[in-house]
Amino acid sequence: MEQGHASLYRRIADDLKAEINAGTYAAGDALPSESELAQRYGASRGTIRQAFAALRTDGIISSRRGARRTVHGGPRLQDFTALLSFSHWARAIGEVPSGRVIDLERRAATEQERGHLDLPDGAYVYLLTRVRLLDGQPVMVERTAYPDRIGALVAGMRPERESITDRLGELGTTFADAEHTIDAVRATAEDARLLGVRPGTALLRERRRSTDPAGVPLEWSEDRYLGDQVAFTVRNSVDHNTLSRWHSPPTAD
Amino acid sequence: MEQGHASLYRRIADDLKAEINAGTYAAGDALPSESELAQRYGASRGTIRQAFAALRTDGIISSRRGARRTVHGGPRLQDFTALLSFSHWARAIGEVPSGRVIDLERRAATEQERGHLDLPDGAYVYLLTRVRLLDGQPVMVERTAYPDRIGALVAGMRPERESITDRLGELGTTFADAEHTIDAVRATAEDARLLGVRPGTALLRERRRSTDPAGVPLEWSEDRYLGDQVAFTVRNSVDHNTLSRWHSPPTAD
DNA sequence: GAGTGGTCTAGACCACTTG
DNA sequence: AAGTGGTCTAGACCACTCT
Repeated sequence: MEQGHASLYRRIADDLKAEINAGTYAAGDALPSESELAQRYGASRGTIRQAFAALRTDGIISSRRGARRTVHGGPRLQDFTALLSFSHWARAIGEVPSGRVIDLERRAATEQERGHLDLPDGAYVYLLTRVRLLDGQPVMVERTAYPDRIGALVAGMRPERESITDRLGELGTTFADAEHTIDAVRATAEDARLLGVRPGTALLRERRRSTDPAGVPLEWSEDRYLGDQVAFTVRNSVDHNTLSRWHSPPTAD
Repeated sequence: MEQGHASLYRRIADDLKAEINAGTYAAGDALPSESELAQRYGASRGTIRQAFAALRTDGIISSRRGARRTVHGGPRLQDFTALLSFSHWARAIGEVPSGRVIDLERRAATEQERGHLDLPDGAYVYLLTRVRLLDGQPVMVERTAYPDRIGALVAGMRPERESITDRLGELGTTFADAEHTIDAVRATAEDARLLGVRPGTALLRERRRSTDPAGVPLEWSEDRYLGDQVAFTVRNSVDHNTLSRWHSPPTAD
């Protein structure tokens, strides 16, 4: 699921996720008790509880006092990077991602961009416009603004061939936090042309601001999805919430 | 924030939320350290960490090893009920909610409804159609299916005057979990008539399945929001996600 | 009544940030 | 170097579910 910074509770959580994904525990099934897992892993109860909390965070399980934890049905988990990176998401749902760069330019940031990226007057940004495809079909137009420092790195990449998020990670820039705003808009003439639909088609718009661990903005993006192709799902309970992006085939209800 | 089942960590968390909402700690500010709070409340460090975990769950703070926790900027927290109940949400954002019942009928459930509500063949459902308004302006059409047992209770209510969620709670039916799917659709002729817009307008569609603590479905709803009036926001990080519904005034960007 | 998860304590060591 | 959050242990009591 993840690679190994490997605290014990993370490894236990990943083991459980793997078993759930493999069908060892199906939707509605009861999971092992805390005490059983504590024994199996030679860990204390607190560590086991931490592992379960991680699964709860991903919206995979539910729990009530007195009864065993059970596996949730419905849409499967998607981790943080699947929400941030189109490439990760596509691979997670078993589709082949691709993309086409429409434009990449560097120019002075607008007031709005400076606001979202915490930039001073006169700062520059890189603007990347891409069409994203799943299995060869366009599903999304992405318009991303990067601060100068990040954009300079992005400009040296080949976005058709590699994930920008992954590449930035290799270069030491880590995405840690993101805020998404989701609403509906009609396709502009340009949107329509890029997506191959008629102007006025209902699009799902996601505006996203991503930051590093210290809260420094790394990107500000506006993505427009075909409304009949992509949806977001959220599972929430009295003390938890999870979001995942979802792809519904054209035949769905 | 909540009333008092009142475990210690919940009370601490609520105190912190209140201080944040009151402006004692503003966006970007550092929060008290674990040790300071442990002393102040006479609690152990673990309990303080539980309280902070609850704030993390609401997406209102961030934390990194070595540095103090800080308050997040951006959209303010909305608790679980604000996502479930239009009335709660409206009050949380300081607007006056109202509604108009378009239709309430009881009939045999469709196959789709039986699927979403885990009902057997031949089961009946109540179907409630409402238009929801903020400050007198229509912003949403809500079409909700209730299982017979719940619907019978709903049928005896006055939805114009009281929150169905609240009233069901008083009658002992607790909402504990919900799954939301969000996408974009065009307004049908009926949508358009009810919302006072032109057919084809882009609408934000939320489909919601809510369950009780044991996982028994309580409602299946399809809500359609005006795309330029309402948005959903999500904050997520490497190990956490939060969703909130958001209302953008017509003048917003 | 046995088992289970929810809450809480008191301690420990470590990785990291900050002055 | 001091302070802070991240991880982990070993115990305790309680509320609740299940059969």
